Amino acid sequence: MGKGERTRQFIIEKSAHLFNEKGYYQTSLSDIMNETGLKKGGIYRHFKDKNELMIESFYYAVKTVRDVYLEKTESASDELTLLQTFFEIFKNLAKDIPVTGGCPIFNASIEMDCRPDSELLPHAQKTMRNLIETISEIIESGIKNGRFHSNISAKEQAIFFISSLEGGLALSKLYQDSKYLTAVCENLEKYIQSFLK
Amino acid sequence: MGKGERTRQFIIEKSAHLFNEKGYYQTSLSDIMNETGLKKGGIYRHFKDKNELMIESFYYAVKTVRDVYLEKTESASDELTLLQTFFEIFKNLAKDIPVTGGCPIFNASIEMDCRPDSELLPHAQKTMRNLIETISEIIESGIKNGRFHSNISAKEQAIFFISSLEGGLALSKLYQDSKYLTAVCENLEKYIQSFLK
DNA sequence: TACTTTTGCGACCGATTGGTTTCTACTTTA
DNA sequence: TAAAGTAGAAACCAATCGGTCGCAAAAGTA
Repeated sequence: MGKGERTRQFIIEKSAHLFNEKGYYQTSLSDIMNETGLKKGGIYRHFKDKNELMIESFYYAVKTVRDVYLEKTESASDELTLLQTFFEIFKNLAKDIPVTGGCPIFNASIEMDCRPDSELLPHAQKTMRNLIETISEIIESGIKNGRFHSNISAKEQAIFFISSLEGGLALSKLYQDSKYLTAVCENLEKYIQSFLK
Repeated sequence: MGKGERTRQFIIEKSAHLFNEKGYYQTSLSDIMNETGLKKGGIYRHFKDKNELMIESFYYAVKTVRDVYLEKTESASDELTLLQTFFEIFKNLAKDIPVTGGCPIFNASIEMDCRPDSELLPHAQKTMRNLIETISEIIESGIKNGRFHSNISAKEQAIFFISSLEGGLALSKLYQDSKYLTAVCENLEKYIQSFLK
């Protein structure tokens, strides 16, 4: 990896945190200059515009969280543990692990949903759709394997889980207190027991 | 109400919608000028700065939603109906009723939680705390009246409800499709049946 | 080492931001 | 009806926004 590619990656990593904390449009080029130590010209050499940097940073932040999930679940096999690990990821996000500022998908989504012309919006929509699908497939698999009751709607339950977790995370961010998300997680853990046969 | 007070109120109503749709800091003075048809000087006669307009608009939007809730619940008495009416309020918010752009408290909260110096933040925090308290008291009342099981934690359940609803509303906004919030609401309606003795 | 390519700096650009001021015109009330 | 108070239009301000460009230094290559 040459120097150019290295600094490019460096800029992405630094600004991913800024974007996830402050928002994509709230974060100015001078914020990124401060964080990276580079000047405007040095940044714009590697990205044609702010949109490109936003999109790359978004996917970097998402990948960062996803990698933690994949690592934690590579040993797990049953669907109950997979769901519990998913809850754990959110509890970590409330503590700014592995990225600061909460869930990158949700943050991008709520910022972009009132900017219909934003280039980032379709990426946020697609990534959230993938997330819902992933959780949905876990539940589906639990049903097929005969571990979960067959009368539950996988997709709707996935939406319910993600909504609760994202909402709880948002409350915890608002009050800088993880207890809100903790309350949600404890509830969901009890709730998924009712899935079991 | 003199003319001055009337135009002041007019500005608040118009910008409340803008703020709730686009965000408080994303909405510029020129947006408000376009919406009201007034020029900058005409607006700043009534408000000392944008902060004052933001705060007044926030409370106006909150009141607008709360008034609908109060109206719908003045006949209701039992706690189950109160909670169901609360869910209904959110389903309306997904259809931009009575304000466009979703839940004013949540919108202000997520925008301000990364702006620790914002004058609006404490107001959003206080109002969200009130909302949690209101729902909590309904559940508490249900327990005291012997309608709900006594082993449920009112405060935690209130947090769980609000998190799910806000999260579901956010998803519905992201995809411009009310089905996400609908899925959450249907789930919660089933869920609260388990409260009943 | 000598040459080419890549990289980063920093001055500069036009547009837009929130906010102020001035001056005229309209209401309201005595 | 005249004076007092209220309201609006528009010019203006400094600061900041995203973005450009030429140049010198650094890195890569032979």
